[in-house]
Amino acid sequence: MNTALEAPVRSSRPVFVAQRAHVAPAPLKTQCSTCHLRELCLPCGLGGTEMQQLDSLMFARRKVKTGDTLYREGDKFQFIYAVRSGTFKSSLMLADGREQVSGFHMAGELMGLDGLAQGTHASSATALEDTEICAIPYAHLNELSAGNSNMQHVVSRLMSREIVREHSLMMLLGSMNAEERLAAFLLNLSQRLKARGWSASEFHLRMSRAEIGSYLGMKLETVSRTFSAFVQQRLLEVDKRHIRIVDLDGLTRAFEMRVQ
Amino acid sequence: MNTALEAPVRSSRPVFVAQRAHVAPAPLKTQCSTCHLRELCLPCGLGGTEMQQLDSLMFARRKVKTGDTLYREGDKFQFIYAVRSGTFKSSLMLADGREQVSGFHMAGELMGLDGLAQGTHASSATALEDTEICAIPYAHLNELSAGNSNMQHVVSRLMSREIVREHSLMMLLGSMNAEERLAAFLLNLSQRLKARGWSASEFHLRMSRAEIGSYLGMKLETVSRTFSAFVQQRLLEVDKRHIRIVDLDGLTRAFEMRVQ
DNA sequence: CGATTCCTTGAGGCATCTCAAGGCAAGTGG
DNA sequence: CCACTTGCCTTGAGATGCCTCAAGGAATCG
Repeated sequence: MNTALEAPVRSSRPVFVAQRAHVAPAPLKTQCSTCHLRELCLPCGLGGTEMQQLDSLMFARRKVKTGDTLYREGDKFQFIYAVRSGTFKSSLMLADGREQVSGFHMAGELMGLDGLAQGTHASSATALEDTEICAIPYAHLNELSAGNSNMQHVVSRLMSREIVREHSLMMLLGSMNAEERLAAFLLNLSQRLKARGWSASEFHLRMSRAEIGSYLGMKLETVSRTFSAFVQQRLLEVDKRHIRIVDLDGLTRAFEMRVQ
Repeated sequence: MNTALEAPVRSSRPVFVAQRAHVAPAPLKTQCSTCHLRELCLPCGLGGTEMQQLDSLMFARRKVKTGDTLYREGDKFQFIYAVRSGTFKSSLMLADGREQVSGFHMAGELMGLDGLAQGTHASSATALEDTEICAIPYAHLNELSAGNSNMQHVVSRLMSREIVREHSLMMLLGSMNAEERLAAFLLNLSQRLKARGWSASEFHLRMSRAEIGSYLGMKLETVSRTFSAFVQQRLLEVDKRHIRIVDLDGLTRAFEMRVQ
């Protein structure tokens, strides 16, 4: 379903498509100005000049298969990654071997910004389905924005957005019960899918109950039970990982019990 | 005890002290190059040229008294703030009126970076004791770093550090029990105090049990009980808000049960 | 087809929350 | 100076929400 997003090359450029077939092993390059994700992704808010500059960087594209990692904790930080299609999770390893999921990322979202702090990635990124990403060399991006305060502001704003995102997750982990957490999670997912042109009320979860649980600070059994509770309350229909939000207002109320 | 930090003017500059007394209502201006916090704060890692540029901005200093707010959720974002002395808390208001504390900030730390995302502050900053801050106009800082990739990198790294900080807090909230949380909190505090030249083993908490609880995702009674448990285990001595870490290794073990 | 992974559900236990009472220190007003 | 209030902390007792352990079903894979 999501894989439709994977075709960045439009029919108006058949020559390029033909070329691609012949140079298959060479890394594909992408320009932001023609990307269907430009309104969601890095170039969001940038005008013609800056867009051209971004285009000149010709970001390399790469496919990452289900279960493969894009980068791991401790890897040298060189690239910021933009998701082109599919879903990733970010996670940290705990001492006892368990993992803590710190985020899920979908098309148009950036990953790897936490690597700047120490020069090495602070988390790992794993594909939850077959995915494609753009690798954005941080050094190049930095050079570019050193000459342009608009560009720089865009990058800073993206980082700030990450901070805000984590703020709200902290709130969630710090002060909500199981139903509120799962409701918040589903509503957030629903909104992000909607912003990408997908249905806000019906979707397929790319992550396991255990991954949701880790992200929300609860056990997988509790996640499962909470799904069942929502079904009984006629807020959701659930078939494995297929979710249909039946009563959006009700779900919102379940979430708003504590927040905004 | 911490209030000693409040005197940025050393005895070697008595003339300036005298001046301050006469121009009290006018806003004080500060230069980074002579600030005793320069190794911890914004200019950390910058060389002579960039330091001079920062100096040219002449950040305004401001006192904020106990309980007063520096900025509130929704306020227009114009400044990043550096703590000069004292302690702040960042917090969000929940719908039911309760607050969720999202961080504590001490000398040399930056606040307000979450405001970039939307152009308005996403959290409020409240002084937990009498404090002093530097107000850093974001627009000016942005102009400066638009001409200098070192400067820009420093700002980005600071934001990234904030992201990493929140990552670890999420881990804490997502996967630790009460003793692990409080141990992590105390060890973190201890390290930050040490980096500022204070004792790592004996200090005064600036925040209430309720604020600690909100930050750590537990009720104030549980915080209190956990303090008592640590005292019984001879890890701490506690007298109200005065804390002495008696057994650092033991406390570290209490924390390391799950992490690293 | 067996092995594996993921999910659901039940039963019981426990950590933390909730409610409640009381102590202590600092501040306030008579 | 004392009585009173207020804010903050501690501790107890009981309630409960989530976790742990366990069993079994369904889908997927080699």
